[in-house]
Amino acid sequence: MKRKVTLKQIAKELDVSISTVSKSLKNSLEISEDTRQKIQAFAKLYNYKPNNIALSLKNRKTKTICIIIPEIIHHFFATVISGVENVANENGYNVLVCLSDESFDKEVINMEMLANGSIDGFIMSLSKETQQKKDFHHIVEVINQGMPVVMFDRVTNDILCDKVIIDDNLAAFNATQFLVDKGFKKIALITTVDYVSVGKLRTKGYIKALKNNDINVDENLILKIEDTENFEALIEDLLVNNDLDAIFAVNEIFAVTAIKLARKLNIKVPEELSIIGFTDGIISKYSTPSISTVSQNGIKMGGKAAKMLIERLESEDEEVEQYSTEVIETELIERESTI
Amino acid sequence: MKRKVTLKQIAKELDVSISTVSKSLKNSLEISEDTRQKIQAFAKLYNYKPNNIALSLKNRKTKTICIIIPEIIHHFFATVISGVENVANENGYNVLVCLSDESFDKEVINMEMLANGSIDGFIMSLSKETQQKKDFHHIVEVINQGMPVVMFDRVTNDILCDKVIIDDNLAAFNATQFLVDKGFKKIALITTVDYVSVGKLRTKGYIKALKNNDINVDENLILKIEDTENFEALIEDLLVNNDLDAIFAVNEIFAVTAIKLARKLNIKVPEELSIIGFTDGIISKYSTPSISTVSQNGIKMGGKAAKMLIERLESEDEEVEQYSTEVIETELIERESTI
DNA sequence: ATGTACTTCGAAAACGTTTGCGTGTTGAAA
DNA sequence: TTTCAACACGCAAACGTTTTCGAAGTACAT
Repeated sequence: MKRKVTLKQIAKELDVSISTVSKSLKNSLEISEDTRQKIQAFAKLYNYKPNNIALSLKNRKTKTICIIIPEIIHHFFATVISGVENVANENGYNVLVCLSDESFDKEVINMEMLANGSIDGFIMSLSKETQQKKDFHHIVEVINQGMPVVMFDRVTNDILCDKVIIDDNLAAFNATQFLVDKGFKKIALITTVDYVSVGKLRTKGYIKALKNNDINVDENLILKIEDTENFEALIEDLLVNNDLDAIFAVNEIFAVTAIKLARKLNIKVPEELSIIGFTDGIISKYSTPSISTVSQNGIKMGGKAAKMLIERLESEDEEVEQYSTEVIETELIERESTI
Repeated sequence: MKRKVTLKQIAKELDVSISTVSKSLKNSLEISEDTRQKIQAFAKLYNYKPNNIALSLKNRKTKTICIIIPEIIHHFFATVISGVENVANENGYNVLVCLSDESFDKEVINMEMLANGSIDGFIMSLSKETQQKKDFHHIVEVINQGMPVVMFDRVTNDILCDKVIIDDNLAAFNATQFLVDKGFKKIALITTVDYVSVGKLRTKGYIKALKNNDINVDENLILKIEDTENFEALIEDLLVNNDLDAIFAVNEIFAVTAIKLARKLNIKVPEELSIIGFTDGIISKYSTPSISTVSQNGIKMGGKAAKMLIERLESEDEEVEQYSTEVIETELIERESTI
């Protein structure tokens, strides 16, 4: 087990100075052809690789970006990571993954731990708790220190930075309109509590679509679910107590659960009940019937976020430019759960 | 936007030496109560945090571990990351995630890029291509440099290092035995090609169980699937051409696809056909019928791997100890896809 | 012999820490 | 008055790089 070889060791071995070794390895013309070759050969022999930490210290940049997400188990976030990883790697960056577990404290701790030179910038999606508390001081601080932050999906207007989102409102509007166009009147919404930014926006889109078509918005058909609740019972009640035509669910789990319960209650999907979900995950694809859904392209989102971050990192004319918000287009994927 | 404050700046501002500042912040008794307080107050005011990169350089350790996985989209790997993250964080480590995309080259590049002091150790699961080529030089090199490596799930006997696995053979044996106990004779196996280590082991377990019960092993009932193939057609053929009692599939996708095709062919699951999958993922849970499966506890695996790595990192008496292989127990979860 | 110009290399600073050791200043004991 | 701890602090090296600048050495022309 041989320790990694350093410039100093090579210099000593070959009886030259450290600077000569460094320059030789960078093919500097300052050094004679002869010594250059000799040093390069020696370096290759001993498999010299510059120490990244030393470089980071010297250059004051680490070529590492951190992505903070609420949970990695969610397929959507996994695809985002994948997208980030792709373009980060293409540009010579590494990706540090941090999980907030939907906890405000973990989010804060993670950011504070890393804002000390460990990384060059953040890509993040807010935890539920953070969205609820509306406390963003940790993010502001990081930005004030000159470290760029790109937010995606779960963002907030209270922070000025680059963002990449989908138009949740429009996507929900379109999904609902799609159901209306099928002739459905009694369309239920299964959504999250309002403090989850995307849930709120999707609810707005749903309502707007109904109003647009002169359909009465029945509060009984809107089910807002807290994560902690036993939502199966709630959905079952919704199905039992209303003779629904269709359901729009703001995520996969709600959609697939609705299907399961419909089957249990002997309601045929899609013949008697159409269902549209959100997020084109693995559940929607493999469910029976497979679920029509609004596809959020996580890979694209992650890729875009990484691109924005890296561009900001590598633009010399610092912060001259304004922040921008990119909107990734969504798509309605028709499968078997809608007529 | 104020740059991060350094020891040097504090020293200058307060007209003391850098070492005095450093010692004060560490509450060294060498420094008088007075100056200590003054410096600490000043440091807190300016929100001083030691630069991690400088510390890494000095201490020759980064408190960062890297996990290399073939794909993050697979639910199982996502859970492993989650497990790694948990115990890493508890111990003050950060987690760098690298994706090999099942490619040998990407695996090599990732390892070489990071083996230069950027991280303290690796946790990894081999890419398919690496398993096929049986070329592990990159891993050997890293280990020879004194950097610990822990392999999980897709491991190889060709490398000496800590490992954490499940007993794929036994788990498959048990799953098959479970089906035999139900009185089934015609039990098909849907598996991967043999170079995927876990696929091969699971196949062995299946065969052993059949032989143990004096059931003829019919090669026609063993479907080995290459990833690139259009496996739907193959599974459909399997269902059409054989009057099966049960199927054991080595992953979720194969299992759920079998269910889908059975429904299409009007074969009732589980009444006419029982199906057992592998990996307790989200698909198995939300499929209709939900899928009985062999659960691999990814969180536990990841946690164990991280624990082993960190323990090795922090044991002073370097490499005195032997390498060990931990086996995580599996569990057969009965759901609706089996009678 | 002197001056000029070019080639080839090394010293040193810098990035931000930590820490062993040396040094100067006190106050008290001898 | 001298001596000696104890105290409080600074110097400098070290981690591994890169890069500027200056210093030798050589070659050539004057």
